Amino acid sequence: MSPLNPHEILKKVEKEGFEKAWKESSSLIPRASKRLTLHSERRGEPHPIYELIQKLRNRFLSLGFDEVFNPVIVDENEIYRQYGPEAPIILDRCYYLAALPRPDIGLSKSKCEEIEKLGVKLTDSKILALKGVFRDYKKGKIESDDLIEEIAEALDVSDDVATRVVSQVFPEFSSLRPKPSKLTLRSHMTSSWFLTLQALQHIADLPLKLFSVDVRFRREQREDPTHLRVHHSASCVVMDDELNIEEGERITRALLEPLGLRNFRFVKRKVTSKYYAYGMEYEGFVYNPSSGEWVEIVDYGIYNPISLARYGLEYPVLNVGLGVERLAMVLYGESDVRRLVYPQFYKELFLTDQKIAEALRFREEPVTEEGRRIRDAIIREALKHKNSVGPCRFLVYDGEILGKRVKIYIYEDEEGASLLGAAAENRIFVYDGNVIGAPLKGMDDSPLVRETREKGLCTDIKYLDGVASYAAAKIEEALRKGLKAVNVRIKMVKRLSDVNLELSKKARRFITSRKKRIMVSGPVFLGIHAEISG
RNA sequence: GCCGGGUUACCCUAGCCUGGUAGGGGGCAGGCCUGCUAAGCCUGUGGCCAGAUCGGCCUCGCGGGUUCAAAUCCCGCACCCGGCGCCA
Repeated sequence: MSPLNPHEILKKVEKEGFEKAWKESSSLIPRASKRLTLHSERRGEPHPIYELIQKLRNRFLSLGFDEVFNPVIVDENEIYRQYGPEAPIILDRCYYLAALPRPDIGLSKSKCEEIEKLGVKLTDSKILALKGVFRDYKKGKIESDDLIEEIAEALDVSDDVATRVVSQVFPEFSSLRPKPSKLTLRSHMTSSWFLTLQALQHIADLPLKLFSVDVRFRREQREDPTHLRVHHSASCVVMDDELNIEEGERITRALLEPLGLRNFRFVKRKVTSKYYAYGMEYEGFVYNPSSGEWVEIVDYGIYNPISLARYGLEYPVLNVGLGVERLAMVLYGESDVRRLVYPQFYKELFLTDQKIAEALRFREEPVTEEGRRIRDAIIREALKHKNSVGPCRFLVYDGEILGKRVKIYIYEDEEGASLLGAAAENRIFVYDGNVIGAPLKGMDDSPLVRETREKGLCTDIKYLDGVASYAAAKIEEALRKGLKAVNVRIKMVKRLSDVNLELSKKARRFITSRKKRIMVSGPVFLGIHAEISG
């Protein structure tokens, strides 16, 4: 049972309202009886993007660049200054910020007149009350659902009149729509660099070397294998009295070669972005061995003096911008950036055969030392006498547990049948996502069995192990409960639970969703009988 | 921005065109049958209500509509997946 039941909780909210349900909600949370482990041996797993960002930051720092936190929100006007005629195209892929306007709560004379026109006689106390309602509304003390009622009360009029007051005098209350602003989320780190450089050019020594590894935003209709709405740019600028464009390549190599990248190709862009000086924008590609393709990961250039002039910048500036996610895709050999960045949403559950095997466990197991000894004895003796022909019976254990005499037999009553069925020694294999029970020898005519044995992962679990564990656990239970006898008789096996095995929820989900199979069957046929006396 | 495909119970899926009891498989649970097995057979397996062994209602992403009747037709919305375009 899960500790919280969403269905019931929502029903309660519907019945009793949010406020009441919320106030009682803390009682729904079960208190932990033991402390959370904080200092375990298991180290948490870092996100690959942040790990790469960390490495890039360290590279920049060791190359003598100072780190900057650049503005994330940039006025659209800056884009015009930087890009000139190209700005509309750039702005097309920017997000503009919008926000809900604050309702105009001022009760101006003209508003009062309008109210009176609706046939409401205003008094000082009514105006005061109405102002109070507006204030509470703004503070969130009054919900929009209750606004009409509150206004009606404040003005001492019917709901009808109050509705007219709101819709005719204060339409801003009923329809709060987000209002767009001219502020954008930066789509390039460059948008912010101009501002930062402007602030620093006269107070910093040249060469000024700055970097920032941070997010930028692009309005994408959809995120796809190579596009995200939010991604990271590892960006740096160099401002100096003189600059050569070749420094862009040097910086790129200095950054990336220590990360193990060797094969670069740098190409002048055919079409220069307007914020770069004409013909001074280059693209850098890196060879991705896993896909065999050249991937564009870096863009560098020297800023257009016209753009610089609009910010009063008096020195040339080189800018190198590197797509962190792109680089990560090359480094981690991932073809879909969404899987890399948002594995929680995009990575399909995948379990290796090894993981599936680890998800197998016995449903019931002996918990005491003596119980485990019983289990081992059953297995040992059953294997020793497996070919004995029934009716037969073997004492496998005779001892004292908890002051009681316990005698355990394995038996076969049926005339002419062997003690163990043929499948008792079958092993559980995991092969290509399937869980298969198969014998270690024989059944060579079955291609599935042959293939599983050859290529599958063989666990050390035999059907007999599950059966013996089950019997031992049952005998322990009988001792606890004071029962006199236990009889366990396993016949034909059809599924995991028949041999006292189960798979974790996760592994079952993986197998069923991939149309894989759990094939555990065969004749086991073993009887276990315990007599408890004293 | 344009165009197309999708969302069915724990998992996978059919049904949609042509409206009429939501079918199959897997998993899980129970039963039958089974002694040399790897696909035997049957039953059950969403929620709610019900003095409740009868039974009733709801449920096919969400919300409306049409209809005697909607998973199915129509409208709107959300999310997912493709293709084109734009980019990095």
